[in-house]
Amino acid sequence: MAKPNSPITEHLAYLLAQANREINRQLELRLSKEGVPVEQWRILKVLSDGSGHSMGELADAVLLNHPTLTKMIDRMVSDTLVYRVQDPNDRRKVLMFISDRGKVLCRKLNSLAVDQEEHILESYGDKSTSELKRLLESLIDSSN
Amino acid sequence: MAKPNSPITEHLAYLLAQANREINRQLELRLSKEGVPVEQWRILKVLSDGSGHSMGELADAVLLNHPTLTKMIDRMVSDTLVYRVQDPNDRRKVLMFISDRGKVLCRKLNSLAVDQEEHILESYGDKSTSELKRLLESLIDSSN
DNA sequence: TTGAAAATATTGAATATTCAACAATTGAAG
DNA sequence: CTTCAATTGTTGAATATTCAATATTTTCAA
Repeated sequence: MAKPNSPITEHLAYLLAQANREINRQLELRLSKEGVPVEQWRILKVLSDGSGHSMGELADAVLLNHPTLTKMIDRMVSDTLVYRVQDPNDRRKVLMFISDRGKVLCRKLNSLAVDQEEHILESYGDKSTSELKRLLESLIDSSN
Repeated sequence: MAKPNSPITEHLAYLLAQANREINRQLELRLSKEGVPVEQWRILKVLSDGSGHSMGELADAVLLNHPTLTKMIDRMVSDTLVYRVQDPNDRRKVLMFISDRGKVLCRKLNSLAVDQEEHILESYGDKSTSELKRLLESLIDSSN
């Protein structure tokens, strides 16, 4: 297994990249109905628990590095989807909150995303989907 | 399953993105020993079958869109890792070939990549790895 | 055969991301 | 306390990516 000359399509890294690209493309397509990039949906979804999240926390959660997140948040603040509050307990930190407008948008996006998951369930199957999720979670765990 | 309010960490799209990010980060780290980005390794690996590949073919195979590939190939031509030949049968096309220097580099990169796959096998397990690969392949198939 | 449509690759401008440096605040050792 | 290192977030310049437009060649129908 994993011989030096095996085709690239047998490498786990490649299969993950390919699957991710495809699924992400599909999701992108759905969310474009609301003109929102996937990363902004992730941000809204994380913030929709209502509590304040620091930029660092958020960057980890939504898989973006800090400067990219800062600039994306700038745009979302302009669009009044989220807002910044300085953390009173640690003034280095900024706490991000979702706005009412953000909540409304998030609900619409959720249903578009659920559409996609259902579409995957149909074509890929219930069993395979949950098994794949399980394996991915365990891979992520084992990589820390 | 896939309720509107389920946390983002339960979405397949998110799990794929997270796993891909992590595995890719690890691979990137290895390949940086030779100062080569993951995409260039993919290109070299595809071309290392020795036959000529058109830009379109290559773009699909290495998961890049056309303009990005063109510019990356420009760099690799400057580094004399690959070279362009106009396709004699269809002069719209350009056929890409790997150079001798490219082959030498590709061998080094392959062994770095195999290192990583072995590392994954150790920490994640033989069984899980092959099962995950199988499921990913089937997901990709079902998405076409 | 000709002319319009499709396929292929590249370019340049607009956009986005990243890297390194910075500013502000906190933590902690002396 | 004071000072120095660590943490947190942002900024600006450098880099990379993407979108739309372009050029070239081929295909194919009239």
